[in-house]
Amino acid sequence: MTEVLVQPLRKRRAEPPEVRREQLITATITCIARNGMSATTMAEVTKEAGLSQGIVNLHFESKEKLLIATLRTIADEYNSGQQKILTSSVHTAVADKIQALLDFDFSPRVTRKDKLAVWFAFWGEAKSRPTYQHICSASDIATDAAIRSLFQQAIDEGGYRGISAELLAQGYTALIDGLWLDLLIAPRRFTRKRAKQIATLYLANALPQHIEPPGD
Amino acid sequence: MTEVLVQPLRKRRAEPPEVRREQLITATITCIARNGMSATTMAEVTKEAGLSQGIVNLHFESKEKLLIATLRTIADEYNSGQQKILTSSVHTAVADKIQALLDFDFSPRVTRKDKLAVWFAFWGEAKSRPTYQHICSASDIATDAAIRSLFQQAIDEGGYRGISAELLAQGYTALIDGLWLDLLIAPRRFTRKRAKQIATLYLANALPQHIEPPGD
Amino acid sequence: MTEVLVQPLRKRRAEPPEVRREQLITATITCIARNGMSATTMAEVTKEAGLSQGIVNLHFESKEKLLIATLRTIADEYNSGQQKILTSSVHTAVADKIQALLDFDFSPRVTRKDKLAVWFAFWGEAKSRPTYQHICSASDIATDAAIRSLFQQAIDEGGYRGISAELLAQGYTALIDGLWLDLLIAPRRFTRKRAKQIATLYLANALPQHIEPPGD
Amino acid sequence: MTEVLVQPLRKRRAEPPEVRREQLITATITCIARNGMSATTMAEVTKEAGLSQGIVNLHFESKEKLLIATLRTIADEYNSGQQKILTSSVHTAVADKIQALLDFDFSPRVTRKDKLAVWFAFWGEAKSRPTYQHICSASDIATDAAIRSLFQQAIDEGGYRGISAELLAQGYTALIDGLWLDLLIAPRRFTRKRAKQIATLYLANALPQHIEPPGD
DNA sequence: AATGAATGAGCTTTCATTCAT
DNA sequence: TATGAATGAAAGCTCATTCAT
Repeated sequence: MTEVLVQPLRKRRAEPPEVRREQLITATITCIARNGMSATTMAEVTKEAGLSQGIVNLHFESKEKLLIATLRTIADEYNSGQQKILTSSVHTAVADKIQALLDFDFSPRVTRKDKLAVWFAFWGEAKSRPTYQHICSASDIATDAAIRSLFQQAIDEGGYRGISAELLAQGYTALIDGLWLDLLIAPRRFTRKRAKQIATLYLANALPQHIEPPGD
Repeated sequence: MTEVLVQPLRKRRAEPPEVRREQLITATITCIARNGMSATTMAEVTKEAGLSQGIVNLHFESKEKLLIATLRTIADEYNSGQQKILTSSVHTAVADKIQALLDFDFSPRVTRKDKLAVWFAFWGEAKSRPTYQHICSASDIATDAAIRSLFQQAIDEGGYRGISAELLAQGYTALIDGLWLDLLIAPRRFTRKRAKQIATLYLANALPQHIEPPGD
Repeated sequence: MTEVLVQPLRKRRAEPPEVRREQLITATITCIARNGMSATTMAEVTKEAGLSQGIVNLHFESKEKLLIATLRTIADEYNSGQQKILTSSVHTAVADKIQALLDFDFSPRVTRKDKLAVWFAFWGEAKSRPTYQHICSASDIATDAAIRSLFQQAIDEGGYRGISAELLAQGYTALIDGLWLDLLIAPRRFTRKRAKQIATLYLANALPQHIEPPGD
Repeated sequence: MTEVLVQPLRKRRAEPPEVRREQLITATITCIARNGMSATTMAEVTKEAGLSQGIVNLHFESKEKLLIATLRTIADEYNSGQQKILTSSVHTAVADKIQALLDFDFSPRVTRKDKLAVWFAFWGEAKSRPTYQHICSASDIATDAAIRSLFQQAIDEGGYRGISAELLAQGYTALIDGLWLDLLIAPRRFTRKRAKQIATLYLANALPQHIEPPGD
């Protein structure tokens, strides 16, 4: 009798580590957005990525490190997007830059539900996780510094009195975060357009020569 | 049949259910603030409360229901505090009420680290937990309605032009949430006083006859 | 997120799922026989199988499903054993088949203490567990149909008067179950041989041309 | 201020221990029949009895002892019912006694679903619980002895040849148990009437002068 | 590099039992 | 006697992590 042993075929395609890491981070974002932080398991993430269970520990050592990498990715993405605007040679005028900043903060890319959900998922854990807090904080500081300097330029240009660039920047950042929260929590009552109107109004009040009040 | 082989021997003291429920909710707030949502276990909570493991299921049926009761408690506390101000007979003038609202939103009671941490912990999970989202949303709607009506009175009184009470209210709420986030994430760079200044400035810009710009 | 602080270190050996399932079902039978249904825990079963706690949920999803698989295994084993006799080409004569059936029903393999204990354990729970009842019932129906048809052939051949194959089959099945119970409950007073004598006598009375009364 | 302390009224009616014990045993039978052995909890039983949680330990010391008392109650009830027939002065003829025995074994009182369910629940656990096994066994021995003596009288009276009272009695007992099982497991396919026919036929075959074959 | 069966600590939940009232 | 809030051991189940393949 001839024994024909059929080996179970396993697909094994070696990909550069960076591709795998990205794939897993993307899957993590999807899972956190869909199921929340506490229901995001390694099994879910790897299934979402179409990969095997063990792969996370191969590329990230632990779940914790995958989460940190995910947060860092999101934060970096936001900060670099913002930095690009501020250093852009397209928008040279201060007013243009501020407007571009507003556009960016309410662009579909930044206000995508899953991205916002991930931000708040991490903020929710930040109090008790020094590493998360540190990353969030670093991102905040970078954002704040960049914006403050831009606003300072506007204040100098416009000769606005009694306005502190620092206060304005902190207020703007807080307002953005709060509006994102509303977009996430109450998508029915709250639209991106409405959120942008509110933020625009905030800046128009403070820097009337640079930003016009929202249309309708 | 569950085999219970050893007779437990310990202290005992019956308390009215309401006392126990409160005790457990308080412990839950402490644990979420200290350890985060995902590290908040029944063992932690009951240990914090100085009670036995089984007590949560006795008084709340499940962990999920304890968490929901906790969220509801926090939300109710905030909303009723706010309501008290708006219907208060102490502050009769609109301007006084707005000022009282500001005071309330940045009072130590409301901005206690643990309370804020709990808010954000739940917001972080809200996207994927309909019940959390519903409670948060209901609280938001109540807050929004109350504030909008107050701002409308101010607008009518002051004869302010081109201001929408709805936009102002939504902006105020968002700003408050964002400032709370900063108080939570970056307590070093951010103080309660500074947060209040920013919020005051926001309202002073819109309702100059009712609210004065912050002092320093 | 579940906090797993300690790295587990142990032996490992992957087996095809079928092997593991069989292994676990065997261990379940042993445990139910030894400790009874209500003292059969996952820890006991996995320890008996020499495997880890988590393995049952990996291969059966839940304890309930393991128990159902166990019942089904036992039932299938009995039914297929019986079927083999009835369709066997070795015993062609009806009388031979009936005798083979008797031999089978009191064979060491079928009347093994642990198998009987498992039958009765499930019967004891069947009233309140629709799934158990369904499996037991389906097995019963199959058994009954097979035996009835065999007895009908005997009745036709022997020209026995006033005997209903249906009644005879139901009686035989009931008698077998009752004798098994006695073998289980009172092994001291009751032997396999004695049980078989009683069953043989029952059939010899009804089908004298096919079955001879027991020896002594 | 006058403090009026309303004491919560608690109904406390001291009943003779025997009444309480009976109440609890009845509730236990109901629960086992409804939910099965492994889902029968003290909470269920006491709720069914309309009493407080702690009462079982007051009257029975432990759950185990309540279960044993329940089994003993059921067994005693059966045995004493049977004894009453055998020693009855109403049925003096042996044939009458045997008929009365058959009537009793398939009376609604004995074949009540809940009673049968309890029997099988205990039989299911008997293998691993010496106490259960002992009670079941003792009941069996009593039954067997009583029946054997009755059958012996019939054999002597009828001058039946080649029949052992012992074998007949053991067979009868086993058949009864098996028929009860069918009544429990397959109430759709199996009726009390049908079961009684089968048992009657069994005895009619062995003791034709005493028992007539079943009607239809 | 990649897989996924296997592990076992830790989770939520259940429930027999205790005991202050 | 009787109550029922409280206890805590043990249950079933989850899931991050390991490692033979």
